[in-house]
Amino acid sequence: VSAPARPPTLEQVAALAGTSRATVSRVVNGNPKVDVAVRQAVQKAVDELGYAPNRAARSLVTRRTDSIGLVVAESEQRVFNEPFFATLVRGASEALAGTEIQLVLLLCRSDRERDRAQRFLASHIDGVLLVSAHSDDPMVEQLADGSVPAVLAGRPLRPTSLPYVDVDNAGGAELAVEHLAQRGRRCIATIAGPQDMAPGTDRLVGFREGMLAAGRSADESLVAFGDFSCGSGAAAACRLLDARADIDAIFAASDLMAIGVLQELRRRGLRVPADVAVVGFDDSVIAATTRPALTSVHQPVDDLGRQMIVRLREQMGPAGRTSPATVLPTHLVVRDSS
Amino acid sequence: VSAPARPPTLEQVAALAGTSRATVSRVVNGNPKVDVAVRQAVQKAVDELGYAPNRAARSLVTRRTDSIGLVVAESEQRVFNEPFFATLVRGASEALAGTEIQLVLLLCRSDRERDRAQRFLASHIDGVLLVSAHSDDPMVEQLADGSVPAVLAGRPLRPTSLPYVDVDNAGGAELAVEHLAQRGRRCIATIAGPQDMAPGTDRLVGFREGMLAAGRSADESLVAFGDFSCGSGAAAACRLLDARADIDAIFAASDLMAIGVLQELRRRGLRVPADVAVVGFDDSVIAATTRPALTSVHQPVDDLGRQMIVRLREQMGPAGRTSPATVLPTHLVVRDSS
DNA sequence: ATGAAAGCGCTAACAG
DNA sequence: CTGTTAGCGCTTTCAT
Repeated sequence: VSAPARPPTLEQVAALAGTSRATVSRVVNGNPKVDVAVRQAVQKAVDELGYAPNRAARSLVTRRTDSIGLVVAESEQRVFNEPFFATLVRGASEALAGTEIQLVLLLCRSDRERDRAQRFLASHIDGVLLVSAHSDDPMVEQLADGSVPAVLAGRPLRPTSLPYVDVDNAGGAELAVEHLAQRGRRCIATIAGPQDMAPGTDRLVGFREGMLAAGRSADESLVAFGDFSCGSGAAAACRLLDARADIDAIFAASDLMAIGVLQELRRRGLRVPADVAVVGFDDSVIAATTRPALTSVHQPVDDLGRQMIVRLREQMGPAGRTSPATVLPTHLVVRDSS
Repeated sequence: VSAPARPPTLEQVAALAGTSRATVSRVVNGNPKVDVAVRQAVQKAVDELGYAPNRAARSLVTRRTDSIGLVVAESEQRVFNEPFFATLVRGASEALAGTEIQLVLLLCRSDRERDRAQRFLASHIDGVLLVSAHSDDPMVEQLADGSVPAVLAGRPLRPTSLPYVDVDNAGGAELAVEHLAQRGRRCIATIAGPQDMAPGTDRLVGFREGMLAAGRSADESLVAFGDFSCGSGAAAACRLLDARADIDAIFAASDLMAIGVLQELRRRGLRVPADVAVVGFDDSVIAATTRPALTSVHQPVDDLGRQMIVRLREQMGPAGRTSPATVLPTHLVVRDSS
């Protein structure tokens, strides 16, 4: 076993630069009150030794950890099957580039894991990004006491004091309806998502508003519900078409459900978009691969990740507060199904 | 601003338990040389105070950090569009449940980020899980010097000293061919992935071995190449079918390419599986949503994550070594396309 | 089996 | 502007 070869310390840098620990510390931390000449000497010594501050030592005294917890309460795995998670992580990580801050991952599936995460967050994290499908997650509540800065991914179903960043689900749905109306569709139906999730309710609200704006009445016979899955989309489409033969456009609240719709339509020998136009939501990879390619509402998930970091850091800053809500614009990607 | 309310320290626990810091430390760390009565008293005090060790203080003296870096060198974003990343993370996290170990995420897109990660890994991490599409990634090399325990996700293209965990790409491809042969297909072709990635080469090797095992000659006119994307799959299928009219089965090295194949087949008015059978690889969510539903090779990505942790921890243990390679079995999920 | 004491590497007053 | 000093909370010899 060879010698562990400890990394250089502040002390060693100070010795090499011919100054004191304190001064080196100041330089390293960007404290302006250091003579230029001294600063340069220190900088040189730092480079020469390849010095990097010991985070443990630093956080012991500052009580900061320079790390942000990404807490995923994945009661519902569905949400994370999409590129969603990876994309959000990428965005967050991008926003953190150039800082010393690290992302620490905490998945909470079981109560045990949640407890562990809870303990951990309490003292070893400067801030939390919380991703949970259901906003009645106990974690939300625990975080809401403000003991640690936190930002939610997505609007919580029940209002909390926690700030959140969300994509404009309602706006996106409205866009979809508007598009369909402009294309001359007379009877537009929707397949909504589960109403115990914000994206489910918001997209339905958007649908209704879009109908209103287009001068249509959002008859309840034009609304069916699914659970965001492909099969549920097909089933809902079936119910819809059985009830109303005049439907010539369907907005599905997820791409997966839209694919189900496509399947049901084909089963019935209806042509897309000639007989029925279809619009999905998510603009996931699969949207481009369906036949016909699926028109879909795009949500900026990477921006979501980035903005969550921005908001969190605002909250972690001296002011200690940030906007309670940030809503990121969605837009429509028109393909062949509409 | 309210009082920061510092968490309880060892000192306080010791006071409450009527003993010394050292003893409490021993109890907390499971040191057996503590009197049972004393241990219980300490335990009680710990519970009462809700004491949790300060990781910074601990790691300052132990030089461990109790955290593992998950390094993602995503030169190729493609790989992470799939649920792949999320699933791998879930597996790793599961394997870490019940430990004090945290997962720290490090994405390296640019050289700058790579350098930063490099510095960070050097002293603030006990071990590394490396995920990189291209195995000539500089990070692999830097890690290979053994300064920090590391495990790779997937076989590296160029051999290194780093242990890796991989799914059985070749075996999966063989399974696909075997299945097609058993179904009575006379002329089986493949669309291989890029040959500068291990999954690309391994799945092609598996195809050839499968053909051999089935007593077929793996004629080069039966092999076309794509880049794992849907479009490339369609294009490759087009070339294949133009060259050989007798092809009645196609094994695509990714589900996305298989979807491209499905599209090209439909364009040509060929029926699936009646005229041509199709098998994909990945068993991703989309496989179940295509028409017809896609037969595909399933890879145990969550196991991959779990095993990486297991191997890493072996390496981090006293012995300091682990098996150089672990290959996880794949299996075929038969659906309607074959 | 237990306690006393010496730091781990760093920052933050406080003097100068 | 700079150096001195005093810890942050914990583990770990070393005595006892």
